[in-house]
Amino acid sequence: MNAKKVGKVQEPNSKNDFFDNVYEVVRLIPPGRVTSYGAIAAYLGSKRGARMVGWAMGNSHTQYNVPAHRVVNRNGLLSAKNLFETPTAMQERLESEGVTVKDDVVQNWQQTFWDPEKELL
DNA sequence: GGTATGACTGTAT
DNA sequence: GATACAGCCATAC
Repeated sequence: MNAKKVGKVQEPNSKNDFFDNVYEVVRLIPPGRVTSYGAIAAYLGSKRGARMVGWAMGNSHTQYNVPAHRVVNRNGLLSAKNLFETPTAMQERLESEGVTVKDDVVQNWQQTFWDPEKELL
């Protein structure tokens, strides 16, 4: 498959199992596309692990060079915008990539939605 | 080891 | 159709 190791971190290798998978998938998200936590979690095998996906990102947020701005909730809402450098950084970044965001919600969500199980698989 | 919290999701009211 | 509650998995205290 694709390059599994993109850049090890100083974190222990125990919990990195799930985390690394999340980061990898997020990094594989093409520009102008976004995905949901549930999609990533489901791709990892834990559909109910959506929280862990978000938590994993929140734990590292931009520290791992991961485009977290491409990851939104199931409604296409920029739930993480508040955790970014600035509450508008996420939206600005998405729009910069060609994603239309309005009222902190991704427009054309169905079209902008990127499913790792379909696109990446 | 148990309790509380969390960038979520789905079902129920 | 919108709001409320419960479930799931992992980390932190």
